[in-house]
Amino acid sequence: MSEQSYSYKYPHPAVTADCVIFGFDGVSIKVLLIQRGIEPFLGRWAFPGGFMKMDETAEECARRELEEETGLRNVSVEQFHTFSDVHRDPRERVMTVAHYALVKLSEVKGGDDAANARWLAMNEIPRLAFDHDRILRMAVNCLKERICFEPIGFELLPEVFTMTELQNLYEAILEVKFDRRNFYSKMLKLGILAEAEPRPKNASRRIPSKYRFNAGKYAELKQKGFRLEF
Amino acid sequence: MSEQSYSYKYPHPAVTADCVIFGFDGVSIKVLLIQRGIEPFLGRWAFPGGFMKMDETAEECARRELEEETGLRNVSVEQFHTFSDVHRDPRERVMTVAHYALVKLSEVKGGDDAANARWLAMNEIPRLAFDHDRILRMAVNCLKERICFEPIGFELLPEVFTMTELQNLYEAILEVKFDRRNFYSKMLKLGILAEAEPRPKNASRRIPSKYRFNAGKYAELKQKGFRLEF
DNA sequence: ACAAAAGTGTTAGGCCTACACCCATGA
DNA sequence: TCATGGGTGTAGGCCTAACACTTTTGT
Repeated sequence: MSEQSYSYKYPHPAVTADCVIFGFDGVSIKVLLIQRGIEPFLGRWAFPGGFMKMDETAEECARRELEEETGLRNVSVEQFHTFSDVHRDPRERVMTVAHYALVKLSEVKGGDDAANARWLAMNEIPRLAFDHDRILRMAVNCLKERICFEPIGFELLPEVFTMTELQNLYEAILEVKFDRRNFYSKMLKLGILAEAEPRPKNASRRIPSKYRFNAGKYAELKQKGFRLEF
Repeated sequence: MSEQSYSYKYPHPAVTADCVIFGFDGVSIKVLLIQRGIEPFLGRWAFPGGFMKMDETAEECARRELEEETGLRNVSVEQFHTFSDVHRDPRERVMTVAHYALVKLSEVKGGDDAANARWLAMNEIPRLAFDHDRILRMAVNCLKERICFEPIGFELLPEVFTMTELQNLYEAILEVKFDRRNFYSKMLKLGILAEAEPRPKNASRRIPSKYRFNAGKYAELKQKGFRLEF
């Protein structure tokens, strides 16, 4: 490979894209992290991410880096903030466009290509590399705000889930407790859930009903000006 | 000045910060634009903004460029999205961190240093330079969503305003109509307005009451978990 | 005189909250 | 048999949406 270099009349910052990937194991929210193998911050945990190429957008970069470093494919990431503090990277001036995404843990277990990628629960997360602590705080806030008004929680659950699982998810993200009966009726009244299987009439009371998210119905309601609220 | 240049081992994009500045004249929402004096897009309108320096954050850059190009000082801008399409600038690879801000038109009239800066009403805005049409759409959406849950509308009004002015503002931004009487009682019940002057007892019915935003009260309520909703 | 602007209620319906009860199961 | 988890229902309060009446002023 040649000793190429790129020159500009004015200085340009380096640009990276990072990914905060959320998962849910039924009890707590988890985040996908990578243990750094190089300096700076060798050994510390950080979000998957890396330098943007000149023929890709920040979002494409985020998805590419995510796959390269963790094996996760086809994840729909969403940008939430760009961090541009002058000294956030000790090497050179580096801005990062931070993204987040929600994935179904059930579908990716064991799918981690990278040996040094790990899911850590929110309360297990140590000090991260760079300014990633701050990035995480902001990502969590975005998640909290967003789940109040958009049905993104379903992206974290299996296709088919019970009402209790759904409630646990909302409680884990929002860090509040809901009354089980009120949560039931509210969710059902919204009309965005479909029963996954017709409940067998002989079903014992102990077997919970299974639901799935009815995306079509939600789109329809949303168009009519309906707004989700939690 | 010397013929300096800056070299990097890998290519770096140029980075700019742009500002979508909203104002309100009592009837419609306006946006502060600059007519370009150079190629590309010579003569087209664009948002104030420019290239980021190596010793400033994107937000600092946005504020500096805003002042340089329009004379507006001390505006609190907020980042809302970073645009990184590969060919959004015909000259070279340029990403932009887009910001928005709300200013009191009453306090800046005539304060435009730049002869080619103008306030244009939303429905007067022609095709803009670069991808600024798209940036504007997203800024407007952000504004709409934000005003539903945070009392940012007051940043567009004079310190002291009437209930009708406030309602006009909400209607202009959200593009809906509210019932005057319901808007009154809802706003007053929120408890975030203070009467600007004790209404003279002999006041005629024709003279509207004047209010101001009670930021302290809002902060207090917010801390208690109160959430504004529209 | 009349339209327009501003202040003040009233009512009905819906939603949220806080609860209680029943049934089936596994320990 | 007893604690646990799951399904369903009710009563009160608050908020909202729809709507009417009065007064004053400019024309």
